[in-house]
Amino acid sequence: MSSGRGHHHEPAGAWTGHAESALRAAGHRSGGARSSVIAQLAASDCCATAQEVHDAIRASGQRVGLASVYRVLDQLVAVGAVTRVEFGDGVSRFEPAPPDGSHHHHLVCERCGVVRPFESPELERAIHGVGDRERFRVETHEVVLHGRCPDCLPKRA
Amino acid sequence: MSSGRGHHHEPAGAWTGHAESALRAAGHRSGGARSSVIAQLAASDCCATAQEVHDAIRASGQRVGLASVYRVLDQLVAVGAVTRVEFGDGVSRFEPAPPDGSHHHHLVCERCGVVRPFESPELERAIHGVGDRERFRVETHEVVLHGRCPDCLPKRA
DNA sequence: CTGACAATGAGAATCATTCTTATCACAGAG
DNA sequence: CTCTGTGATAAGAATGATTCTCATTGTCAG
Repeated sequence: MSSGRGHHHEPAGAWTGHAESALRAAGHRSGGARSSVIAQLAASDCCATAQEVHDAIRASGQRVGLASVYRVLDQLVAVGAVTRVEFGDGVSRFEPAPPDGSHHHHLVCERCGVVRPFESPELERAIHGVGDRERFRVETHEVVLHGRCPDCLPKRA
Repeated sequence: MSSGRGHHHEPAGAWTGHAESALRAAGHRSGGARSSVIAQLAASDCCATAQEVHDAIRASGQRVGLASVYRVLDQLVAVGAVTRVEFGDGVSRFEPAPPDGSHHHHLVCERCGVVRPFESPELERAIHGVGDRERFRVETHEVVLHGRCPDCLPKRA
């Protein structure tokens, strides 16, 4: 599963470049910790915790401070190149945000812990409608569905 | 805003009784901390943090341990009498769950911090549809919209 | 009324995250 | 090319919410 080649329409390299130029545009300089974090995020196509990113970087032999991982992730979120996701377990997860502005939400299996992304134009439409009706300018939104994945459903027969 | 009388269809007392019998049915005994927490939750018609519940109880002169507040809140969530809400700021909030199963979600203003509940059958329908399509048995779901409330929108003219 | 066992409270322990601070590396001036 | 200012970095301390521990208290069944 680590091959990560192409069930997305854009190559992972595209996001890497996007992230780095976004940071540069925001006035940040480049550095070792930054490239490591960006490379690591690009490598995992699903969301990862700061701790996981840190561990993966250390595993690849690089020495990066945990605080630097958090700082870089915050900067990436601030420039919109990364999305912060929270599943309610007290840990933030991060995933690359496609430059085209598309986004998805997550299904979390309460039994096996698997996380699966999904998209739903209908859901997005409903959320947009709520914003209009409540006269709220909705800037971001989070939707997390908890339940049982197909593998963890008690199937009979 | 503390009068709290009746823009809901059911009296606060109804929920209090519901919560206590739900706990009893789950095999829990009653105690001082429990009644304090339930009473406090019933008093505030919007979501409150464990710390806020604790402070309010102490303010009323009762001596209740913070750990007990957390424990009782967990039990209430477990029996479905309370809903846990997370806005992504690292703090859990809790609010009474109506016995009739109805529920709402929240709009959070990023500027003034005000929280407003909303309901949207369309949104619920969309979520239900996602579960069907993904063959996921959705048991709970959380939706939080972040943005600007009407008061914090830059209005001109 | 009494025993068994859950509930409680105080503080310690844990865990993710943020802060502090000394050091480091790169960009531009000279 | 070398010097110097500024942002980046690493390590560990600090913070804050939540959970755990355990001695004690209170509840409820019999």
